[in-house]
Amino acid sequence: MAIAAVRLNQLVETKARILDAAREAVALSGWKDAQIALIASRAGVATGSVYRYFDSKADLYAQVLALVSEREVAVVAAIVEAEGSASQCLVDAIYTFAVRAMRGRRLAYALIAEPCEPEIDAARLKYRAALADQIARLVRRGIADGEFVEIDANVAASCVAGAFMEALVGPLAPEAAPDSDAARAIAQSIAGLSARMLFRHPAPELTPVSRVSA
Amino acid sequence: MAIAAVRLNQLVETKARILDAAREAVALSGWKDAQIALIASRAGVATGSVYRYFDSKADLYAQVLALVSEREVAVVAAIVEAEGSASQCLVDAIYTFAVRAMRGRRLAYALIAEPCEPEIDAARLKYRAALADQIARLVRRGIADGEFVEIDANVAASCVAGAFMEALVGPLAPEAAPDSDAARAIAQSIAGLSARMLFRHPAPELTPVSRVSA
DNA sequence: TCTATTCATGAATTAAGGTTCATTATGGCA
DNA sequence: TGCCATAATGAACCTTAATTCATGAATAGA
Repeated sequence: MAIAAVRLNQLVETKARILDAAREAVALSGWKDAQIALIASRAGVATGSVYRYFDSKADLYAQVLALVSEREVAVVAAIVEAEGSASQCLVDAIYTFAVRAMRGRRLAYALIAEPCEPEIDAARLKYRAALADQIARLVRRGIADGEFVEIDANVAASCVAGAFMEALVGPLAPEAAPDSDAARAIAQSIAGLSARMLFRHPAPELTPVSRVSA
Repeated sequence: MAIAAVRLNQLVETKARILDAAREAVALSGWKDAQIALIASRAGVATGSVYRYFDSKADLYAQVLALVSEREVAVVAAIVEAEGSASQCLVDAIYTFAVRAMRGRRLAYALIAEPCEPEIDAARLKYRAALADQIARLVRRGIADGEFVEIDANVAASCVAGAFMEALVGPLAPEAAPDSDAARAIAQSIAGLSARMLFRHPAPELTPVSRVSA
């Protein structure tokens, strides 16, 4: 027998509230605050209730990570699919990713670099892989169109993803000063460097276009 | 009053044995086996004795990581200092790093990517930074010599370091098949891609020279 | 209204491994 | 040989959260 719609809605909402509280806690002060009791109280539910919605702490945080990551991967995917040369898309994708990361610095730092429990760390690997997959698609397109040098698309995608993520670690670190101009400059450098890795012809000085959704 | 030389030697040896046991355990099956009791027994000492030599588990593993990392950083540093154009040095450094990593796969994976406790993870960041520093020196040289494009050396170094480390994660993963030919090919791809990021002139097709010490 | 079922509660329990420390062994030295 | 400082031992202790579960509240359907 089906549960009434109202009640089901409640359930969905509560789950969302817990996920949200967890995300907020991480965005505010990183993984060290990722404690079930704390999240529960932030979400306005009892500690035990969390376990009605999630199998375990690891499960909860894997879902938090997936939720946030999927958004970022989707943004990149959209740019990858978009009109324009593979070269331009590559530059835009990287620039956009970097700019978005700089905006939500603390959370981005947690997702990309902050030391955390092994279980969460493992989920992070999946996120990086998903991102690399999107880049790989773009690389294949660029190769097919003759814009990029012929190279193993997966290796190249890993390199590109690794390059811009690593370059972001420093600027994203909580102790780094927030400076949106410097941030944009770094984002641009990263995009430019990554592009050079792949472009067959000497960089045509593409201007990165931020495709950050409002 | 000075402790007798023999006894002091004992101490040094025991400490080395513990460090060694810890390194071996990690090299064999990763951080999950990084347990004090287990390491102690592998080293042939009692659990409590470990605490005579190390302040804490985190301290022990930070030292293990430092020990291994320093070797790798030193190898890269030596290549950076070596004769030859910055371009050739860059390619050699990356190729050598990759080949060495492929040799000690399990350990390299643990050092670079395997999920682990936050404390160890934090030590890992230092290692990455040290490696990036070496690359940065090389980048400055390349820029000064007019071989590399003019770009923020630190950003570029992070990109290069991030690129080759990320590209290694896949091949180094325990579930990946060990294939030394494929490994060499990947190492070469990575070196080539990284080089393209920086070279001012279209890649002069440098052949990477492995400078792995015997 | 009544009741069966689901959901929420949060204090108590568990678990797991790091850390301590009272005790014992060792080895240099007089 | 006896003494003492130092090192080694490893079982017990702690710590810290995650997880559980007995109890109570809420709701939908009859």
